[in-house]
Amino acid sequence: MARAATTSDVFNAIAEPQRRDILVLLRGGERPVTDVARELGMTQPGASKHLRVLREVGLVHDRRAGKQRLYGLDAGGLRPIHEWAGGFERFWSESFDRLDAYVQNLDQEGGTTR
Amino acid sequence: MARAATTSDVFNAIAEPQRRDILVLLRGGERPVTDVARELGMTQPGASKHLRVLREVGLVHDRRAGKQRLYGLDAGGLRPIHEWAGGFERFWSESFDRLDAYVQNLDQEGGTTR
DNA sequence: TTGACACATGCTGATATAGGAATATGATGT
DNA sequence: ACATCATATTCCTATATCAGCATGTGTCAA
Repeated sequence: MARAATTSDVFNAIAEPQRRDILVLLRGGERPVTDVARELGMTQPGASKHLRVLREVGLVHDRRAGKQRLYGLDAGGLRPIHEWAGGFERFWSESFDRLDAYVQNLDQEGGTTR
Repeated sequence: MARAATTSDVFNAIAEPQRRDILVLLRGGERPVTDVARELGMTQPGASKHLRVLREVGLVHDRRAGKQRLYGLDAGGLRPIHEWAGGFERFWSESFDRLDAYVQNLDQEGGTTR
């Protein structure tokens, strides 16, 4: 098997830099596809495809507005990522270096360190 | 071009579920490759390969211990991800629904609301 | 209906990836 | 030097991308 499907997996969806750029852009509000493409320097089909992936994992939603189709942010899908990474916070927040990590390991495994 | 290289890109490195599992496992302290493989139900070469990717993006470090090679967490590399996702926090923390997002968009683009 | 505009989809090619099996490398003890 | 255990690497295959280009679909206006 190759890599996991980009659709149906938020982690994979945001692995692509251009898709992250799109999400950041959409923080400024809804945009039609053409705007996304122009502002990020990608082709229209390119923007469409990335937006499709983002929609399929629930990170954006679309809404018709006349000839255009406005894409907007559904940031809730990023919450699991924030929380997952946050689960490692205590491992970096106390200026952990390798020795500290080692000591903490002993504390946790061995037990009797005070 | 296909997808960006998994190495040299933390976002891609953690796009693989098994690699995320490895990181979570390593929160419990350093482990030799065999332990990682056994505890996560993967083959030894498989574990080695994933650990290599994680090492190349700086998420884990390795240390020789006799015959074994202990891998430990370098969680600092996850910080950019936490912060990037955190940049969207205000878009989900206030129970945003699409209407709210739409109104906010008007506020920001149009200007004269109120 | 026809044209114009906005967007989506289909196709192709180049590349990257993950997994499996076999094998190479490395360190240890005898 | 040799056998053994622990890890790393290589080769191979099937698959999943991503980008570019051409074309299809949908909407609006005249």
